[in-house]
Amino acid sequence: MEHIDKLRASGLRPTKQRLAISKILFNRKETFHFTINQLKKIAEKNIKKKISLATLYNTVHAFEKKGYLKEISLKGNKTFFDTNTKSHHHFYDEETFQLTDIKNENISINNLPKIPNGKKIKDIEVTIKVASNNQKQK
Amino acid sequence: MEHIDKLRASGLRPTKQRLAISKILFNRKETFHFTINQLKKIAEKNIKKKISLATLYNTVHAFEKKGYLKEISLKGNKTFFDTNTKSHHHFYDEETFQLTDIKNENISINNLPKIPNGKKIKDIEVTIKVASNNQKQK
DNA sequence: CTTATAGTTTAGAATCATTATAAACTAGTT
DNA sequence: AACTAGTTTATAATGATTCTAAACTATAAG
Repeated sequence: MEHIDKLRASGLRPTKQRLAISKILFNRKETFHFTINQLKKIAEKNIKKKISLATLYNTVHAFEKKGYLKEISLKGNKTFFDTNTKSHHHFYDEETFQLTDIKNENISINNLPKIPNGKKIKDIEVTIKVASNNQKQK
Repeated sequence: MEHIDKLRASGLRPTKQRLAISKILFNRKETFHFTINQLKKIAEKNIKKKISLATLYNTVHAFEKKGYLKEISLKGNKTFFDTNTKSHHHFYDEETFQLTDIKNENISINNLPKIPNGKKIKDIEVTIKVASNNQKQK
């Protein structure tokens, strides 16, 4: 079963809680952007029981380390994760705090500057911040 | 005096603490990237007295609101500010946590996708994450 | 120059996200 | 069936940020 495999590949034993988390994250067609607290609410509704924050953090971090999840760079103090781990970009709505994927083919970057000494590019992230026309720029 | 003007323009009375902060931030040729705690250390060394965190947060946020400072989107739970408020981009070294400006002319983006309904682009931020060749991708 | 007041600074408390801890629980093996 | 290593949980600890209320200060008015 795919969720068991994902968990084992991430170095985790399959448990009820972890299976619930895995299903929420990966049983979907669309990219899923979430914070730990959003995930907690969904998971607790699904299994009709509380799940400890420690379990959520542990599981999400194990998936991230394995490369099944990616952390997104954003302002503010909440951490967002993304089930789309391919290099890709985002619209970020500063009013609703909604993130939307931009397919990689829809953006191209030219004139890349030279990389600092002895360093390699690990990822390129483009964030396009949007808001309503009448919105004050933050 | 320029710092007094900047403070007044930001809705703040000039005080010793705020003048010290303003000088640290804006008396420099190069872009300055900082966290509140880094700024606190520098400011306390300069005036040889403690400055309360509340004062630092208030002052920095007033400058940000006025547009003299910009918050940078990054992973992690610390907030970075930038004295370069023009739209521009960054290298982010995942090993040393160093940020380096990329001049805007050095990057160009093509094929911009369409913006969601009724929204306008407020800013575009490109972050190029770099690390040593032998560094595990986080 | 003195005073009044509105704004400011400060230490510390409160809050929020995240990580650590240790005891109770469970998967998977023997 | 029972042992062991890994897991879950509630709670404490930590770190960043915001709030609060009392002491302080810039500045405008007399």
